Amino acid sequence: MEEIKLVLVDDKAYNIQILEEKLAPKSEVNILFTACNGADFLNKLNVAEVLPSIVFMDIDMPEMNGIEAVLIAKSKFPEIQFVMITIFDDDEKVFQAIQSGASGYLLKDESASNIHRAIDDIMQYGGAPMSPQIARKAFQFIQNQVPKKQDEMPLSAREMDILRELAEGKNYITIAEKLFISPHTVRKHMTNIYDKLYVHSKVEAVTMAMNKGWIN
Amino acid sequence: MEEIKLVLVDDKAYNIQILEEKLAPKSEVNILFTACNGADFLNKLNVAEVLPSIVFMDIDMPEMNGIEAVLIAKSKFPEIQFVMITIFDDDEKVFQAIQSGASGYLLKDESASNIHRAIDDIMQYGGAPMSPQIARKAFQFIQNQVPKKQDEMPLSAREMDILRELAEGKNYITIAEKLFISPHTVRKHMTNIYDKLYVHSKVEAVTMAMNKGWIN
DNA sequence: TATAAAATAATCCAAATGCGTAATTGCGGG
DNA sequence: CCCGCAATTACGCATTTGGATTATTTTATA
Repeated sequence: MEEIKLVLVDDKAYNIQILEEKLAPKSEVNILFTACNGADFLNKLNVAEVLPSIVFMDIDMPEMNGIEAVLIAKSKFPEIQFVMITIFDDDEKVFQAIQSGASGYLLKDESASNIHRAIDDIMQYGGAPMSPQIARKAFQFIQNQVPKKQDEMPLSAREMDILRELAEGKNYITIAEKLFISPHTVRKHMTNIYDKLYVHSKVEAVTMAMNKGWIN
Repeated sequence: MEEIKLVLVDDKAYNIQILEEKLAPKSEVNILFTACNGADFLNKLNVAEVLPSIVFMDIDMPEMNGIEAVLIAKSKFPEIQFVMITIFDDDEKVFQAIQSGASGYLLKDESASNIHRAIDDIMQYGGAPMSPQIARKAFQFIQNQVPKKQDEMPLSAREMDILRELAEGKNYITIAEKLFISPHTVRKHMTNIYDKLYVHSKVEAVTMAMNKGWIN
């Protein structure tokens, strides 16, 4: 089985030790090095002759916290996968971590088998290991996006065609060519759109359509 | 251990059978009933004397698909947890399912132990069971949500003032009056904005500014 | 304080736009 | 079959806008 190169980052030696013990049974794991905070990690990473596949990263650390460290490291070495391992499960920290580029988010009391599973998730399935509580937050986050029940879109399919082209910044002539109709027709459609939306310009029509979610 | 009341929904009897076999070893599981599509499920749910705790729901079914079924059932019985079990892992279906109110999303070839784990995730941790591939999509979705503060906003403060007014749909004269400057100045600012953004129209400037998150 | 950058202002021209009016075509429901 | 409706095509006119150019004043900053 292929070797899996790991790095552990935590400011408390105790936590590192716990993790090492949990990882010990997994024979293919090779811990390249450990670090005690974000700055320490970045320093060691820059002089490392071999890059880790996965980094287990604590969040709350002195000098530089794990989220900043991931943000910086990920931009330089995007192929490294980061798994946050921390006691924080408040929404703010979780989403900051995810958006910084983390590939997974486990809570600190995960069992050894879950840690092993997390590694397999990443290495084999290209997955994103999460504790169930974190997964729930992720789902709720997604469910809360785009909940705005859009009020009735009053435009015809053809008018939407015009509007979409319009939003691309095209002018009437270009739109006409794209849709195989006369520029006059495009202009007439526009006046119809204006009438329906109670607006009087292209910018107003497009911004309204974007705000209502009719076009991306 | 407390009894866990399940319902299975799939149009292919074969899949139901597979699931039942995977669930059989878990003694506390009690399968209330099964259904062969969304409409069938809703009918049976409405006459059921006991509500299920968890519903395993296929997505692609005749009559009514699983996403619609969840959307309707969840609004009437929000305490029921739905886990989608399907072969689809395309983004569109996944996010539709999540936003319809699903609590989990597993791909069809999950092992028996993963199914059991999914049930425990929901019942014990209030979690959201996901296949690794789905978890990855969820992470990517969240990572894409917040504006990439990537490219520097190249416009001056004054140019942003003009751009904001522009996005309201105002014309140059109106903007000039609002900002107490000459219409000529507004137009000069506009050409500067166009030069900086490499665009050639009001619509393009405004849509770019919106997409980059410079204006809401 | 020198000097660069931004903001202000103006003019000319050609192109694009908004607005009103009107005629034609195609298609589905009464 | 005719009606109504949406889509389409068309023209004219006044206004707005985009592009190029020049110039003065204000602000920032090295």
